[in-house]
Amino acid sequence: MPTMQDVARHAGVALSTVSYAINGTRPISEETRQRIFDAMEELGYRPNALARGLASKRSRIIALLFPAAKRGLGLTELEFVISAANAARENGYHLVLWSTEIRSAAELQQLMQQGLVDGVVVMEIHDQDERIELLRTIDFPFAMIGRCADNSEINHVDIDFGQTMQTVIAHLMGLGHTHIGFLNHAREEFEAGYGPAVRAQTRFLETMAANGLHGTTRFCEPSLENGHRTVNELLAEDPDLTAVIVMNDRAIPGILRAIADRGWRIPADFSIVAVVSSARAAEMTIPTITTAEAPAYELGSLATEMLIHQLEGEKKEISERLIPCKLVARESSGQCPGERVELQKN
Amino acid sequence: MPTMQDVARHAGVALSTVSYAINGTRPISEETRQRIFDAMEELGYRPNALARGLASKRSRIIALLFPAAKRGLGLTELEFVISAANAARENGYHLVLWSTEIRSAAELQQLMQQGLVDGVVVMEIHDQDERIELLRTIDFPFAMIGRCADNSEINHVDIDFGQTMQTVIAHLMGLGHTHIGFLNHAREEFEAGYGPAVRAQTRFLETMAANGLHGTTRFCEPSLENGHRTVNELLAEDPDLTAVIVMNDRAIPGILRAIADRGWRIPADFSIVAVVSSARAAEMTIPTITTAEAPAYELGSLATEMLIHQLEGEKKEISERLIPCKLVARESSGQCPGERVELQKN
DNA sequence: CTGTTAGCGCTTTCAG
DNA sequence: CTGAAAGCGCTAACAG
Repeated sequence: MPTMQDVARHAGVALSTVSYAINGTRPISEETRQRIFDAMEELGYRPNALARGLASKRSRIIALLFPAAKRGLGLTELEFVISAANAARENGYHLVLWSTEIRSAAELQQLMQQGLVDGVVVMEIHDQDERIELLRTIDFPFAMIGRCADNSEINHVDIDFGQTMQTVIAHLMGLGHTHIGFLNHAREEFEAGYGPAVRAQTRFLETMAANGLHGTTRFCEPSLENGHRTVNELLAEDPDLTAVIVMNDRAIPGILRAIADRGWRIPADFSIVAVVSSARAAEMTIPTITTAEAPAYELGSLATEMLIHQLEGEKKEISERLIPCKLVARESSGQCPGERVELQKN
Repeated sequence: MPTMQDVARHAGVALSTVSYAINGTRPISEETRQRIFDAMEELGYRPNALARGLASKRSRIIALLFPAAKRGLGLTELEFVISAANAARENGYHLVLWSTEIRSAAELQQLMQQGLVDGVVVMEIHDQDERIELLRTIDFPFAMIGRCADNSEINHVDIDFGQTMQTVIAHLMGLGHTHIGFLNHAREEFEAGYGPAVRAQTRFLETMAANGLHGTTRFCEPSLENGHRTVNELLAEDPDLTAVIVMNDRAIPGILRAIADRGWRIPADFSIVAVVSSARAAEMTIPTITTAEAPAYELGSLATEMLIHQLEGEKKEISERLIPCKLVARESSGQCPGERVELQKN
């Protein structure tokens, strides 16, 4: 591997001149500039990332903090990873993955003190998040995909749950539904202050109330069986329910079965809309599911870009971006049934 | 941030002694060792990763090469990422993500010449893979998840397609099926020499022949519509088909619909087994799908560990590990129907 | 068992 | 507009 010194000699200039030419840190005459670049080309020179990072105190590496959630990572999380990696690369940064399993903030701190990364993107934020507390107190640059209790002075992006709920509920209202259920993540998630679990439910109830509709909510563990049970509970609580909004992809098959068990057809007798979901999942079922798709790719890119801008910028200007899920109508949502006969199977 | 020099002063020893104490590179008396560690503790010292890497010429960073495949990344790929990240961390390495969109080897080469990473894990291998060619010619350490045409001298892990097909076909044979279809990835993938597309099909045909069974194969673009069409083509080619093995999750709903269209029930009239699939996808459908699940987590961890061992070891001992998919019987596979009436709908 | 010292390859003052 | 030189924080000879 040729070094900068080699390039300098080859071009007949000082080592520092090569450095300046590469970084554009100070004016270089077009002529020497050309000589230097020719030399680089000829030698196949690539600046050494480690040396550059050490000397400049900026590694141009950022980390994605990526919790091995109990909920189980899904396609949305995959898109965060991919989009963050792409955004980083497009901006000349490397992305390292830090899976912060259970870990106490202590371990995270050690990672940051290694001086490897210039900043971190944090995902799966909780209202009270000790990772965020830590980042804040040691004043380490970061951006969040999600929100916590106090987001002042923090770059972050999140799903616009208010807008999403409004769109979804408007869709169902337009079809004549007035009694709508909301099937959330597990109670545990909600109580742990997991952002989507909290905000989606709040917004659901607000929007339903604002429109004079009748809303019922339930938590649900992510499984077929629990989906089945929970939708039955919702229907027990409000027998007039004609639609359910579900933010729990793994519960969907259970819902479909519970509805089929009653001899109902979807969407003739009952409508389902998944929120914060993905097209891939929505198209696995029969019928395909109308979804409000998580803007995962945008969120990942945006958060990453925000972080990098903060890193590059002189002044740290803070921004917040909320992006609604995009409604894609498929086969599972339809006109509210006028009358509905229940044929409980066996 | 305290430096090694600070620790040395604090402990009253030479800087190098601290270095040796940390790396265990040479014997240190228990007493000074203790003093040094106390000093480190007290100062909250963490070795600087960049400096260490620069001086030792070993960054302890590896990269995961991760193509933005046209096939679209799924849960299996997510698990590669997660497991590789975990395996790296457990072994004291960092993992950076390199999405190699434009797979022009040139770009990859530049990345490697930055000296940031000690080695790479490559996934989504094709028979003729220019990334592998490159890695080979410049003698850069790597391990593969998958295989290419010539795997000699390369650490790699892969799915044991032979064993997987044997298990799956045995499962179906045990249920009395003798005419079985295989629904592959898209033809394009096969022709590009994408490992699974090639090997699974080859093994399917081999195993079917070896058992005196009647096998039919078809390529299929990953979508509901194509799944629907393709299974009908399979049934047109062999009307006695009573089961299909599908290695294309997104085609599954199409298959289910095509079967339903004929008025057939699953598994009474027709069986489906997905291979190289995931539980998450298999449980989205009604009925749930019997699958041979991709050992994604193991593959990711193993490949990563192989690479790290190669990096650490004196001698580079090469290994190959093939792991079969694990069969999980669910609702979509059952006894071969004796007789079957086709009621083509509408 | 411990200390001294020469770099690793680059950035960035400080001088022209 | 360009050079010289002092580090960045650490590893690894080389000496004892």
